[in-house]
Amino acid sequence: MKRVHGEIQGERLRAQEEVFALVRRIPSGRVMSYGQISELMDARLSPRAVGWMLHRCPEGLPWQRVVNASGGCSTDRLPDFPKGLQRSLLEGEGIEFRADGTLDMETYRWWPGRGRDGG
DNA sequence: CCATTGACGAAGA
DNA sequence: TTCTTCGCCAATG
Repeated sequence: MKRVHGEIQGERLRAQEEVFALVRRIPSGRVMSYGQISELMDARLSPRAVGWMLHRCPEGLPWQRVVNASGGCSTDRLPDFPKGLQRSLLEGEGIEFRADGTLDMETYRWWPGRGRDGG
């Protein structure tokens, strides 16, 4: 059964790459939520699992463009992570935050496949 | 293998 | 509307 285990690992790896591929497609100045990515993957990964995959994100991946469903920066919850980094990166892309520290998902949420950001 | 911990999210109080 | 509970899946001890 160890071979099965290997196949499972391969599947996880594939799911991981799929997450990365989606994140790479997010245009500058736009965002997707963890749950959105989960949904696009046909829920093969839960939103939590998506977050975990991003924990292992390769260098150069625009990870800052993934926020929680409320439009908040979940990275600020991590103990060993620079506070406010995600927000500054997004602000550098032209995104404006509200007083409560969240961004407007109605405005900035991006869906792949449409080729346009219309919104 | 079981318990605990997360870059989550929807539902209930 | 804010806070808590619970389900979710992967990783770690």
